[in-house]
Amino acid sequence: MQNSEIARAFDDLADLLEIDGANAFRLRAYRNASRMIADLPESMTAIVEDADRSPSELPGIGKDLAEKITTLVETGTLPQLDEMRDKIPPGVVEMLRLPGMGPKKAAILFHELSITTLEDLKQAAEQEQIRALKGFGKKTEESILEGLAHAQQSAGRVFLADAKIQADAIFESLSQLPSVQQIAAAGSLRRRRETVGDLDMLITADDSTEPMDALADHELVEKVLARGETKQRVRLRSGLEMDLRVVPAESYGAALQYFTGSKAHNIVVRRRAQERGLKINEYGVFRDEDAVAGQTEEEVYAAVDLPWIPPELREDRREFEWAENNALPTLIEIEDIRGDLHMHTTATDGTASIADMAAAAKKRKLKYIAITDHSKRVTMAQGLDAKRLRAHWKEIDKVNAETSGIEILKGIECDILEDATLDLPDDVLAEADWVIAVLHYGLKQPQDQIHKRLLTAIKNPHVSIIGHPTGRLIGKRPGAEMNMQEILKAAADHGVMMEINAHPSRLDLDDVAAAAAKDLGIPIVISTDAHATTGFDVLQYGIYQARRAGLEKKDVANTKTWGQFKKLLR
DNA sequence: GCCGTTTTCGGCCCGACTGTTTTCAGTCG
Repeated sequence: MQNSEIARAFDDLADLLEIDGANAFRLRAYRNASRMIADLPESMTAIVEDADRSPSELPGIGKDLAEKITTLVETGTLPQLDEMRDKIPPGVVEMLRLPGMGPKKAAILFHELSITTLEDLKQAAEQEQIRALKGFGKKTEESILEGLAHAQQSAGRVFLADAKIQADAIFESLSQLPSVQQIAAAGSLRRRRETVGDLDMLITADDSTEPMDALADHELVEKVLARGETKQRVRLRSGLEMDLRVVPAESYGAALQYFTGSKAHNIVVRRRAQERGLKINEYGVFRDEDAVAGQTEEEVYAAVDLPWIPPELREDRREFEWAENNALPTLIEIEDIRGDLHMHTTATDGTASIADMAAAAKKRKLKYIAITDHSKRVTMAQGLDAKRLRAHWKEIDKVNAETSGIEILKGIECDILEDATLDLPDDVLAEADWVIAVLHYGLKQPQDQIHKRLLTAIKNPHVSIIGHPTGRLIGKRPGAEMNMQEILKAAADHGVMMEINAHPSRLDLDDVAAAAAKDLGIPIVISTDAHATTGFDVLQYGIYQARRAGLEKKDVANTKTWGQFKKLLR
């Protein structure tokens, strides 16, 4: 069983228990466990199956949760979860997604009006049955109907890239207002998570009227959902929601730290404050009534005896351990990148020639690129067979000879076929400077077969790297089922590199897997997979993901010159 | 439900805004 499935079971159980009125701290225990398991680089199933180990060795897993995990892994189901599902229909859980609808209200609607589906809910609201309930009223009823009307179109989390474009546009407008002193985007956008659920914008100003009015009138804003003295919530035309917070300048650092999150990270920071007799909120760090810090984030962290922690690391994973030991990584920057080793041309499904891609790369100060068109299995892209590939390579050599200032390498993105063979023969692969092996098809095969395929590629002496290792498309399809730790160990043993594919819908390896790869000393390559001259733009997103993984310049092989890089190849 | 240099019970982060109340519960981040 995949870690994500175990995490999901605990999250679902927490939702159900919450509607059932369970103790809030019990829910937190389930949700903490869920998050910890989702972030775990090794397979929980492997831990359960190892006689010398137990899930209870992990933080936040006690006797009870360890038993539940074992049951889940061994039987595939969790009796407590099934019982709760029988007790509370799925439609009641769905109601939690409506804005303003939480577990308490959902439970009342279920128990008092026997509402079990969103359709029931709509009818009850239309028939004005809801306003009669205690704690509900006319406005609640109207907001339920509005929420239902919006439920279909609101997309949930969006790609970081899409969120950033909108946040940048609003940032640009608000930053020009006379009353705005400082402005920053916070939240998961600032932490560079691969998807963003909503936007957080922080402003320091003496008065919130002007920025709030300006936001309400912004062309991207559809509706103001709430507005108070310091906080305004709006819905953008895209469906994304955004919070604007306005605080005084002396609170800027505390507010930025607070609104950047993550929630789990902040809980640890505030607990550290408590231990030191301090209280941290968005206005500052306080000893009794006296503010002792708050103007900068550095001050806030210093108050709890920590150095400033880069936002990308603030997930309550390993950042506190690093910070305490003065061992925070110096995270990689986009300027560190010297080469791009994954891209396509008109030979397959790209839109630009070899020369055009090289020129575009040179413009971006890259010193070397590898042209890695598809192999023949990818028929949709008119993938290359041995003959066409050799002709393509000849062309690459020719363009390389005619081009100065950038090295153009002969590469191939070679499919790992469903039967665990490679799409091109060894003698062809042997002629390449750079071979990316990838899974494109048969991603739903059982784990055993996926492992067999990946190990075939890893053991092949001509394969340089595994490209987009899981094959996931964020929000669209899960990756192939695999024990990542096992695959990474094999890659480390055979000197095979691992890719972070920078495309915003892939970002594969993800942050957790990339951190695990680093721990094993595997050289990581951040690649754009560009299919056009503009395709290099996505590099930034690969860098963000690498930073979230705690990667430094030295961990990423394509920060080196090609001469140095070659020495890392087996 | 987890955890412990306050260790097997009693804690567990903190505040803004809304709607429904008439002092606060619920929701949200």
